Amino acid sequence: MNQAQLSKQHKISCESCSLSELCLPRGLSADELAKLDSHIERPKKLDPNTQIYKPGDNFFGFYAVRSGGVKTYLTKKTGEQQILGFHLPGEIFGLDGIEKSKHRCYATTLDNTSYCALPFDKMDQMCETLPDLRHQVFRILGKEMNSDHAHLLLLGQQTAHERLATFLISISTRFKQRGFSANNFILPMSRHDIACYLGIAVETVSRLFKSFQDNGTISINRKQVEILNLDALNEMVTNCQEEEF
Amino acid sequence: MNQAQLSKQHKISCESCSLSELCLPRGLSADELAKLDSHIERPKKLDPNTQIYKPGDNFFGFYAVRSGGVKTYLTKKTGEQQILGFHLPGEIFGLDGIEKSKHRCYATTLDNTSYCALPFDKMDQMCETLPDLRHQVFRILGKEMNSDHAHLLLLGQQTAHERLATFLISISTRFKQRGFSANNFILPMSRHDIACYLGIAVETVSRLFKSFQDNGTISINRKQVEILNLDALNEMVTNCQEEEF
DNA sequence: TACCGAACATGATCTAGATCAAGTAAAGTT
DNA sequence: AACTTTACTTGATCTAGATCATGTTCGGTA
Repeated sequence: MNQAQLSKQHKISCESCSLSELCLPRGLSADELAKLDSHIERPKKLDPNTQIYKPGDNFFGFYAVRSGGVKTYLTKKTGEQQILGFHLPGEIFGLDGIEKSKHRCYATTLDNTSYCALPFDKMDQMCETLPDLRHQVFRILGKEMNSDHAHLLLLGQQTAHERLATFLISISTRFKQRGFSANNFILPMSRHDIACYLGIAVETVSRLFKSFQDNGTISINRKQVEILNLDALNEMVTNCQEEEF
Repeated sequence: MNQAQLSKQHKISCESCSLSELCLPRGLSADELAKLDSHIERPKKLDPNTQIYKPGDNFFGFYAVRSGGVKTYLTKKTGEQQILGFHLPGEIFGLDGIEKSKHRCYATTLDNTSYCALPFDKMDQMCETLPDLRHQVFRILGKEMNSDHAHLLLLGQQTAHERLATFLISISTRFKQRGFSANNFILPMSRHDIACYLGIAVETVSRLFKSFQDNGTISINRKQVEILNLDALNEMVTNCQEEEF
């Protein structure tokens, strides 16, 4: 990190953060935002492949990705991992520890990653006096639950084709929300991670990317993806999922 | 329902409910319990296979199963369903609507079922003044999330054998918590529902039950299950799951 | 008590995707 | 620049579990 970036870092606040509309502060008043802000621990910078927590670690609270990306996952004793979620800038993770005050899964960076952190008890206290914040916390938990449900449908009922198409659309949509191109992006995770998220083998991921490229749906080179025919992807997915409400 | 049961129903309260230690009231003081109780709508009696809500319906709040059982599920356009959870007496469902104030999945009774209901806004108001209740709500949401995560590991990484063993242990454990036998119980759901929960075919469920019976692990006749060798089941599962913390 | 439809069981066959086995290319290391 | 390691690709083969086909049992109902 150079000097200019370091000095910038001192000014980081939720108020000035470009991600605030996607993140914890969403929909809060200036007053509520200030209170929230005062309790947030400012960005930690982490190298790729750094473990943030593991099962059994004490629960901390809310982590919000600022840059880079994080995966959360469970493992079988035999070592296979099931990735539960990829967390992009503006997204929250770390709530798997709420039930038992101990984490149940692993959280590891995908890339050079920075995040903001808010201890759970601070958030809990604020929930007493700030109804909007409380609703926001409920919404975040509810959103996580709904995305887990969609993931269950994917793992339980979708073919490998459908899974990969669903995955590409999800990543594309989320990049778009963050102001990046929806059609041209760099995947922040490895083929292995994609396979573990989708419950299929790495080789299958490779072959399916090739097949999507061969039929003109996407163009892909290593981690660089271009979506050439979004309609084709959507069709693979909408034929197998619930309508939106 | 006969007269004795009807008159009993009038006296139902969280305080007198045998499920209260598993349910919403868990760990609340007498005072908190009374406040909670005053907002709870008392048991509705429903026939088997009755839809409680469907995607797009307005979010209501907390439903607590009192007797019988409920399944929540998503469907593909082609009709296949992915069951997200089975909800036994004392368990909460209905929170899939928190994020958007609209339900995202279906909820349907498995059997003759009764449940208590608490509107979300009432609960939210009480969360302002009752910290223990607020924590309880967070814990319930966190528990649901963790159980979804375990289900993701099951669907993404476990073999059909492991899935069915995991399922039997989960049902057995939950019956035990409710004061019923852990080794001898009646499955409240059909083979089809088990298959949809585990992401496998009905025929596979049948064959696996037979194979578990043939090797002396269980004895099964239609919905009546007896667990003969819990260690054998546990071994199938613990070899593929994270240790507890 | 005979009939009907739904749920469940069981055998035969098939296939999507896993696994195994080489490659090849990129990215770091000396 | 040569060497290693790790990520990715591609082809050949195999198999767990799906699908298809048929039979059986049960619970409801008239």
